[in-house]
Amino acid sequence: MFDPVDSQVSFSALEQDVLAFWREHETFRKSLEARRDGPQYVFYDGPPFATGLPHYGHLLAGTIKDVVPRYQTMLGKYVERTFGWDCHGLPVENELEKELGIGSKHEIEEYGVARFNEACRGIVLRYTAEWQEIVERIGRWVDFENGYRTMDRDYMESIWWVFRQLWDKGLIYKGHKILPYCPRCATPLSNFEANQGYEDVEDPSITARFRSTDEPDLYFLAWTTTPWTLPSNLALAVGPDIEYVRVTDEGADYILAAARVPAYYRGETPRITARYTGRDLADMRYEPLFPYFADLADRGAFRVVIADYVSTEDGTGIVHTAPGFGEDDAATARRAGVPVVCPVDIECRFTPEVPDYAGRMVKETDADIIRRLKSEGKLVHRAVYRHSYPHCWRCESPLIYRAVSTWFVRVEAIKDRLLAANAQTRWVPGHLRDGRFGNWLKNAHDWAISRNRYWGCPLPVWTSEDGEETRCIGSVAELEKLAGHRVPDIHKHFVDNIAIPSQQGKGLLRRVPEVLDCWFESGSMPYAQHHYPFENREAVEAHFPADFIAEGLDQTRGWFYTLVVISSALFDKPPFLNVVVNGLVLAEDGRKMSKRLKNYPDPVTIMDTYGADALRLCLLTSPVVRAEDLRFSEKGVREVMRTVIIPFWNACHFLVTYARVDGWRPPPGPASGPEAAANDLDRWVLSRIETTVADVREAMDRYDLQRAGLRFTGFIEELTNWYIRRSRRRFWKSSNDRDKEDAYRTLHYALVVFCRAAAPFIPFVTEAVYRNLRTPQMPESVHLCDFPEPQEVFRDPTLEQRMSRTRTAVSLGRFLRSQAGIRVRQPLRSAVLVSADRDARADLEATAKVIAEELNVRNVEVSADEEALVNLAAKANFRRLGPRLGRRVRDAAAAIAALDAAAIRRLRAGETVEILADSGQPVDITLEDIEVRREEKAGLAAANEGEITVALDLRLDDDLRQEGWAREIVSRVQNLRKAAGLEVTDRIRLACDLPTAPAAAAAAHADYIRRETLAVSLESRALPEVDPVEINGLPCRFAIEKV
RNA sequence: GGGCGUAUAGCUCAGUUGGUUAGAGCGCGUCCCUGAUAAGGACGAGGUCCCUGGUUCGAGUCCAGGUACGCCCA
Repeated sequence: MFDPVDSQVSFSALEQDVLAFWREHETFRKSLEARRDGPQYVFYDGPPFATGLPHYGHLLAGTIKDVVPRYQTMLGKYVERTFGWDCHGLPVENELEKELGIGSKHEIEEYGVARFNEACRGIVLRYTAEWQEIVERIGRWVDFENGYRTMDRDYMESIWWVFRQLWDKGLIYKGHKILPYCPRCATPLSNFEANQGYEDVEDPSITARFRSTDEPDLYFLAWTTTPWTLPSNLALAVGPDIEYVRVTDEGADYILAAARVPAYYRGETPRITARYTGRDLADMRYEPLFPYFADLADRGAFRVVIADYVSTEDGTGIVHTAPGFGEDDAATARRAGVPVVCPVDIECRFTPEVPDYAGRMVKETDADIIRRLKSEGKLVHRAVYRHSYPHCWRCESPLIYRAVSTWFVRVEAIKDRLLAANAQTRWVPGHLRDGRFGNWLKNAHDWAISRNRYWGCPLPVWTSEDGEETRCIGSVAELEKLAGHRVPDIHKHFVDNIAIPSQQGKGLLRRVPEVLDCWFESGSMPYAQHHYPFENREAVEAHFPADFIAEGLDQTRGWFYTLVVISSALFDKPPFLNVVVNGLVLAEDGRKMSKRLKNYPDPVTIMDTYGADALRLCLLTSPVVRAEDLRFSEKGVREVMRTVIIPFWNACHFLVTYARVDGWRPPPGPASGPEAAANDLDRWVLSRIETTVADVREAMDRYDLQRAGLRFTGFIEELTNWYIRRSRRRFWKSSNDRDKEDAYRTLHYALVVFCRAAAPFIPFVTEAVYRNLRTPQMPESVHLCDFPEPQEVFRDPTLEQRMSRTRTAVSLGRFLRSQAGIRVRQPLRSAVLVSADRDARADLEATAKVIAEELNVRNVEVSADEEALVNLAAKANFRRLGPRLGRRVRDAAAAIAALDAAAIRRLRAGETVEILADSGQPVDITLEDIEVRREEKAGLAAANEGEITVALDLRLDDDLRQEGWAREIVSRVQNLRKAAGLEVTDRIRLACDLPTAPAAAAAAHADYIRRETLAVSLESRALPEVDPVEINGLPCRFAIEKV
């Protein structure tokens, strides 16, 4: 016997019960065990930083990472799911610095690198408990116990191995690049990090004059928004084809771009004494603004050089060039043979090379430099310039572009291999593969992988003091051997003091100071999570690449990219075969979710109100699962609960309620559905569930989660609003005949199949329902079941069409009732269902009884004579005539529209009709060349949709009216029963106090009223104490009493 | 500045190989139904399918150019 089901259910409480069941019965572990011998389906989990709490983006990705493995598991695959933690990197260091109240590398080193790193280790996993809780709450099955952590020695050793592989392949080099550099974090950032932090800021904008060495009163005007780079100025760049002018002004001559004159001489007309192109100016020399590097004039500095990026959009058209502080500047200098200086230290303080400002933060010297230029007469203009400038994405310091010594992976050299690997990957949505991601690969630059920081995996490179001998270590064992002692941990503070004897007699090799970019660490995850190749060698090789990964669109430049780089470089393989990319979850107002603005509801509150199932399905059925943005709203979750979860639950409630009344239980063994069901409704809903299953499978196999998820809504609508509503009486009838048994078996089967098909999406409610409906022979959890195979034996497209026609007819009839203002409880004499189509007529005849009941008419007649009810008109079938007639189709369409009913009749009889198209040219057409349009004739209660027309006889007689009264009475009494809280099986004594007309009807239909209301007696007596209810405008009184 | 995407009803979104009356849900209004249902149904109002041009007999759909927004890159 099924357990009783409460129709008033708290889904949140239900989900907690399911979670407890899973915990107690170790259902996740069992689901893995059961598939141990199946083919392995490999999933990689991208590690999150645990420095913050999970938000909707994590919940979304987590749901996708759950639904696919659950589905694959149910297909019989063995799907390991291990959680990973990204432990290293600046976010952690920043967090700790904030806590310690320190803010520079200097202070960290004072604090002690060992202490600092150990403190990082101590805080990095502080939120894991909260993560685990919320990940479990949303129903995600993932192994936390064996989860990998990028700070574990085994993980880090694999990273060393990966690095060593790249090293051996010649893909690692040390170079200098101009990089965005955070002065506070004292580390270069990748370009994609820099781009995360563009903000509008105001900078000083100054124009300085550079005196020509050839003519004492001739100056070049150059503009900059970074005055602190002026001491490092070594060249002035001009555009080769830009027009420059010489302006004579108060005893001095200035050179600037012609196009910029109006900006500097607003409202004036300065005296122009010469014109040049940029080429004319090349190689002219000028005096340094500052003395510090004056000696470099002998080595090519302080010249005008040509650069094609110079524009005249702002400034003077002459670009101040400091080769140590700009990528363009560096390239121009290299081409022109200008040297490079970079007189700032790792914290962006001036070095003693610039004695006047040595030790000061470069940005903070702007004002002093401006003041000095002014006092020396070198400043011609100053203003404030508002522009977009990159900031550190963590600490928000304005970045500085400067030359930094950095280790690189030669990505450009292996670009073709990246593209080849990517071509073997399925992306969802598909356009990402060759679009955004493919383009990113095509434009890939060498990847800067080192960071001048502390809490990270150290670069395994040791060098001699002169830098000529370098040695890359690929394993802990190798290091231990060279060091001569055990190395229990390979973090920076453990390995920095290990010196390795030189093989070239250069004394001791010391480790380079840098640590690896944490993206390098997460990109090594396929190998490092299994400590490859030191352990699990065969397993990793046999199960590489992953079948599936899923992350957000932001990972295009992050994890997706680093995975592809490393796996292409190492194995010439793609790291994953299928990737589902989710978009951004925005707040309802379309802005980013912001804790500060509180513009979104807390996820846990949402789950406690509507259930995790509703949240999951809401996310999964939105376009956010194919990389589009989602404006998340609570309404969406509520709607999923209302349209899917609740009706599904109620369907179960319905079955259980009546099964308990009847003592029905499913036959032992797997749920199988009735054999050769006789009732169309049963066969129809069986066909629909199988069609649904087939559609869901097909969509899931394409990783189209949205389409798969949307299929459930439609099925639930059909199940509840047609199958169950139409079948209600079949369960209600008290005798246990064959039809009733079939109904039970059908509904039971449909619900069980639905549970299995929807389990990956809504794992809680399907589990709860399944657990109640299962037979002892079925697995104890729906998640231990196989995903349903569509049972072809149940599929019946003909029947599906018949039911669709039936529902059309019913809907038309109801429309007619509502037009006439006659409620459905009032029986009508007859309905006429008309179609010229023989199959349609056959279908309608077959379901005439259903239609009669739905429309509450005593008699249904099916007829072929459309023209009694509608006027026929013809319209061209463009799909057919277009290709055949080309431009003549317009005339033909007009001729077809003019066809009369007689011509349409002839076409329908199979004849060919000649029409005149294109200035009288005859064209033969047949029935297939037209679409028949129907318009209801005026004055008839008729309605048409497509090939089906319905007419109602709206005339009432006393007999019909009396039955109408009887139905109203039953309805009111049922309401009373419900209001009195009676069980569906309780018997009552019924008393009525009615005006004449309803009283007569009650007498005439007493049996019917008693039967419907389970009344053992029906008496008519005065009920003055009862409040009357109004029926058709008359006051009626009822009293019921439970027997 | 470049790349990729998005643009369809008040809102959230469907819309097949191009076929001539563009759909659903929510919300709104009117009516109805209800002994599974925190429900359900019918009808109605609500559309410049972002704009302009092109291809075509025919464009929401294909092409080109543009606009707006988002993400990424420079």
